[in-house]
Amino acid sequence: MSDTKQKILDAAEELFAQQGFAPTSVRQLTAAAGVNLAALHYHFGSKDGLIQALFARRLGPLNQERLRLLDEQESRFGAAPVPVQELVKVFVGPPLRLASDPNRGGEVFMRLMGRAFSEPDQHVAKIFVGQFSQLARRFVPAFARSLRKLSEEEVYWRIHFMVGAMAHTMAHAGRIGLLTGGRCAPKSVDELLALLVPFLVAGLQSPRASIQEEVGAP
Amino acid sequence: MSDTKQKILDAAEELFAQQGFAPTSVRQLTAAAGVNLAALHYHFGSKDGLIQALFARRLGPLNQERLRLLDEQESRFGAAPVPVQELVKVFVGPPLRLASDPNRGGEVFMRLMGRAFSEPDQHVAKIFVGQFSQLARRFVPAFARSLRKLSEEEVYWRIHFMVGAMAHTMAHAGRIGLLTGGRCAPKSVDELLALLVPFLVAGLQSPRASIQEEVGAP
DNA sequence: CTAGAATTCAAACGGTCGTTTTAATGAAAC
DNA sequence: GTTTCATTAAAACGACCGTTTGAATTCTAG
Repeated sequence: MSDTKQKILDAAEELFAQQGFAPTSVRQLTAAAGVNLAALHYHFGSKDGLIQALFARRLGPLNQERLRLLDEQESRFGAAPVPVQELVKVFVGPPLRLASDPNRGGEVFMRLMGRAFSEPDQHVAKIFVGQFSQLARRFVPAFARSLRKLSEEEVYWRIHFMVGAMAHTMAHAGRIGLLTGGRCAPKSVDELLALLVPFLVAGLQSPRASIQEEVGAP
Repeated sequence: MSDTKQKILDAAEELFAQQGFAPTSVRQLTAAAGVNLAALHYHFGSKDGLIQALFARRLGPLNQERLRLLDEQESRFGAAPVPVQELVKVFVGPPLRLASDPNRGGEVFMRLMGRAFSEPDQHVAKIFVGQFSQLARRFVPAFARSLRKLSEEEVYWRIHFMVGAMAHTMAHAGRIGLLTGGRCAPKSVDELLALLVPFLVAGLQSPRASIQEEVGAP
């Protein structure tokens, strides 16, 4: 890949993560990359094309790694379902590990990816979601097998909750969230996983509830 | 409050929830509201002023309700810590219940609020976060009391994970997330809470983990 | 060394942005 | 009925947007 292309992608990662997609202009991008304005459209066709290429560069390898690790676990356990804890590790481990590997985007891309889960722009959302169809086809059945007591719908929703916790953690990695007032130091990736994985495993495996009382209303 | 002001706020809620803040222009807003372009700057000073007013209108009452419910629970249990399940209900119940009350923003504002947690724009993020400082001062100690086995840092992080799952659920309410391919029907608020609350309670109460093995790496 | 393709460059395109200005309108107070 | 003041209206401001153009430059093959 040409040097100019790389420089644009790197600058885009940084600026998109910092400011979001819409408010970041192609002029700001090319200036930060130190290349000519027209180079962006020459190499990527459009701003959307750049965003597409940006996600493809990182998400392809990332999701392939997740699928490879899932293969490993499934062949390790044969006919038996893979323990939930292993599935969670395989699912949330690779994206969080991005943070400590600058060659795969580092903390910057992790933050960007965390935010992308709740991206309002329709074009961007479609580009992003498009990278996850294979992943869903493998992980949803895997979780369903390992959470046999739950209905299909319950499995879906719990995966949904897991994705939310993961995305929020990725988006706000480094500085911990709104509620702590900065009294909480950021963690290494391994420490973070040691905190997140048990939370998710317990949530996924929790007993189903019945709607037995009013919730949250006076 | 003047009729024009209301109409602008309502239109803004709808369009911001649909498209995000940056891509929604004040012209589009005032056109949708059926008012003159200049009315927006007359009543709100600027686009940022509108966003500020928009959050204040809904988040003030919402967070007051949460604090009131927390008061109730704390006086109910006296010196004893409030059970985690009750705290979770008080924390995630009111925002999810917005969805079924059009007078308080309905599903539209809930979606907008869910997205606001990972808003990249610095101005908007500051406006949004500013609404939560009181809430944090009450809920963080309450959770810490009820999760006595955990260190302060662990409590922070688990609240962080909870907020993530909640925000993601709010942002994508109605249509369930990326991984299910639309095979999962949306739920009523009560059904949703019956799914989410046990997940969060189990996660919050999960035993702490030790970093005993490599996680997610080959 | 030269022909041709690939890339970079400066400049400009039409449009839309948030905001401001100035004038017209409406309702209430005297 | 006139004055006053809050609101609405239409038009324009300068700035910035994503994209395109066409020439200059660099690279590569023969």
